Amino acid sequence: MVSSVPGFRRLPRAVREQQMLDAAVRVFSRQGYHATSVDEIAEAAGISKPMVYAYLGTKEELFIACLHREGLRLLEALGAAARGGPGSGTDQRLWRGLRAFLGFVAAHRDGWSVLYRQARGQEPFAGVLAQMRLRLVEIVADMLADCSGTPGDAALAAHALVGAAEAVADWVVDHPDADVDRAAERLMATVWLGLRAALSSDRPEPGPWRSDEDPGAA
Amino acid sequence: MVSSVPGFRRLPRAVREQQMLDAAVRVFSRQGYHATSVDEIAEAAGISKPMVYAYLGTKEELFIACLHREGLRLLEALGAAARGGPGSGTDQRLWRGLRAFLGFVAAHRDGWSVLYRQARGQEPFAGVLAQMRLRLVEIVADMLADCSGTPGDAALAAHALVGAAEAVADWVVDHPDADVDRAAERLMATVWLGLRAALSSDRPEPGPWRSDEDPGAA
Amino acid sequence: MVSSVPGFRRLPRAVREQQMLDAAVRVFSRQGYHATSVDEIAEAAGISKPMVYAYLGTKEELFIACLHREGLRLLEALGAAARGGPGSGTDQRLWRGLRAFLGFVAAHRDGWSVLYRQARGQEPFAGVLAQMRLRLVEIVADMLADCSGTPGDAALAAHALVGAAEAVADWVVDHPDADVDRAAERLMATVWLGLRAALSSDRPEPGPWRSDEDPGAA
Amino acid sequence: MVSSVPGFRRLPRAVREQQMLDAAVRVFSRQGYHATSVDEIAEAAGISKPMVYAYLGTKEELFIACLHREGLRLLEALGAAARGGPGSGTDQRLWRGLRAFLGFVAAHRDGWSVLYRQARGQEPFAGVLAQMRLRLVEIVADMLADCSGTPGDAALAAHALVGAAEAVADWVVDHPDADVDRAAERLMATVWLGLRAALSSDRPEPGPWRSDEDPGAA
DNA sequence: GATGAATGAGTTTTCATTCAT
DNA sequence: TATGAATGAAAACTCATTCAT
Repeated sequence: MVSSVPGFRRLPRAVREQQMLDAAVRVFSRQGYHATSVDEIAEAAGISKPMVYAYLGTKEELFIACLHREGLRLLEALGAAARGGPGSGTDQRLWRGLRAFLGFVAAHRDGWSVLYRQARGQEPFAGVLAQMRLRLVEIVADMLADCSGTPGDAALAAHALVGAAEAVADWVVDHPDADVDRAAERLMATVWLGLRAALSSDRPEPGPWRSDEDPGAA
Repeated sequence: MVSSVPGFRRLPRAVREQQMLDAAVRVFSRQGYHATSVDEIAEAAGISKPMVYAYLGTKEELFIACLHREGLRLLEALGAAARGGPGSGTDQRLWRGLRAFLGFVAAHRDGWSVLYRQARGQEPFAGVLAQMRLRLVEIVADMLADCSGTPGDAALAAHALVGAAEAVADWVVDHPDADVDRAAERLMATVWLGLRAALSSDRPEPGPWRSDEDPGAA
Repeated sequence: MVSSVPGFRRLPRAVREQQMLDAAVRVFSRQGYHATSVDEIAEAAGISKPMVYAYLGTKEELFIACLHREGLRLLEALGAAARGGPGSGTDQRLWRGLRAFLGFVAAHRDGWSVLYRQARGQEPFAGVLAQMRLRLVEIVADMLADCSGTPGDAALAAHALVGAAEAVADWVVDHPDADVDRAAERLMATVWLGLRAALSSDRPEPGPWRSDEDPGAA
Repeated sequence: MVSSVPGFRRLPRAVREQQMLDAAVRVFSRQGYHATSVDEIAEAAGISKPMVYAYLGTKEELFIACLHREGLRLLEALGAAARGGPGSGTDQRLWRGLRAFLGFVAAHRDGWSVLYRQARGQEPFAGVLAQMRLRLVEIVADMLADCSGTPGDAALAAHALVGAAEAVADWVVDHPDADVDRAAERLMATVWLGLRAALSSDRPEPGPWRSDEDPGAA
């Protein structure tokens, strides 16, 4: 078939691997890990099944490779945005990070699906993902730590912040026509005031919402 | 054997169904949907496989039944807490809802795992879950709507808020010894100030974090 | 449910058995032996599964019971028609038998399906059916034997005749609007002349169709 | 082991498919469709079960493949015999066709069983078989049509004729020692006179067997 | 007599994975 | 390098059949 085209097949290994990963991310994101057979990935990559095994190992390893590639890309985009750029106040770095995060997700829907929708629930991928997510949280926590407050509080706030960002990202993925920047700004607005206040004072006065009773957990 | 004990084996259908759902939620939450065989669930429930099929249908239907049961429990706990209780300000209702939510998750770790870690990524469960999650978001959005602001903003804020709460819930599930109430309070503190400000003014001044350049998405 | 209607349930055994057989023949004929579950038969008969087992034994025995009942009905109809009636020439008895046969099949489509379409291929039913079919062939062979000719020839002719009749019966079952009597007459016309000629002379002259070569079997 | 013999294992697909079909026809014919497991066929073919699925699809598709192969063989043998050969009178072609038919059945007992004993009663095979049987009937009807008579009568006569031939074929399969040619001749003798008479005259006089009464169908 | 509850045993089907060429 | 051929292992699902009430 295509093999008659000279110089088309017989690509160097590194290129082939990227092709495979591209195909794998695409197929995994659309069908899910378990609903995807190695045959399908091989077909999507335009090669034969044994090649997949030769290059990227078992299906599980292949998926983890996808996870790593996509995760690193995300972390890099985020790190770069948070580091560089005009202004270095906590708010400004946070804001750039948030925009970068949502922008990346909007531009890499497949990768996002693989990372967050597929990997989250299934071991051993959940573990791998958790690692990377922790790096994310750390980056955010570091930003917030600059702003003072106890480290523990910063960590929890970072968790909450990342969770909120992920929820908005999920929403963005499901609404391709939405205005990502506006969503980012809304989120920032929602969160920043409280964050600053909560983190700046060591021991904030109890919120007015507390009415001192104990509802008891269900 | 034990079969002479009346009412031990040969239980009525309703009872058996609950036993099965209990077992299923337990096993699914620990092993994940795909890594769990119907045999295992049957064994965990102390009955034979055909009973599972007879009473609750296919593995997929069984999982959806779990989803529904756990989801309804969560929504009920949440609704009850948000409705009743001292004080009816937006902040107070939000606070009670949040505590109820985290409290419920802490008390039903298995259900939470099934609902959020398993179902989220895999169709057709993701669809079912999305429905229920939407109800959750609506409840929260309604609370915020009281607080004025445009409906669209309230919706997005509700998304972010639910996302943050879920992230904290996830964290709580993974840290069984954590102080749930304290986590709830931190989250509330982080979020409330910004929420109130963001929602009360129709068109808030642009955040100070904006420095008008365009970073460009990834 | 209906059990509150006095005198409705609790039928004598013989009646119940007929009801079950009716239901069984109906369902078997529509769905086939293997595609039919005992549950379905029980439901069609309006009773519970254990009753089926209590009254008519295993599924296999149940099917054989159907086979017997329908087969005997057919043989009786046929025998009666062949015996009684105006005229006792071989042709007249054959004609009456044929009409009775086709008439019976047209009036008992379900039974015919069970007998011939289901049972024919599957042991151990094929054996049971073969027995009954043999009785049929014998009846026909006896008619023909009257007409002289060697017994062996009569037997083979009877086989062929029964086969032809069955094919027409099959055709009749699949064409509910067809004129059964006309079909019977056509068949009789097709067959009778040759039969009489073939059977009356002990050693008929070789047919004109023979051109003495040997094609050899495929 | 034997694996050093080249070309022994690892056969090309086409060869394997024929092996499978051979095995399948053999086993299906002896045990029946439902009593046969795919495992058994794989074993009989000397390969593993997944190969069967990979090459020939589901059990149902496999059976249909058998049906097609055997049916086409039969039709070809029949067509060839009917076409070529000395003499082209209706009787001579009929005679050659009949001999070819019975000869084929005697030489391919397994195929015959699969085709006619198994497929006849069970959907969806019955449908497939009906198609092929129709082709058979058409071939015969065409022969008879040459001989004049109305088309409708020829069709019915063809049905009857095919039915008679099938019955004799069935009898031949069950009597391996029988003289096939003699059976063919008997059948031809039985049928030809009547056929010629019935078809040549447009409206034959009513048979002498009719005595105008109505027996009434059971 | 009648039935809901229960299961042992079996079947089809799929898939990740590996040889041999 | 690259692939068609091949399979071990396991899972979902069904059903005839039997208890215990």
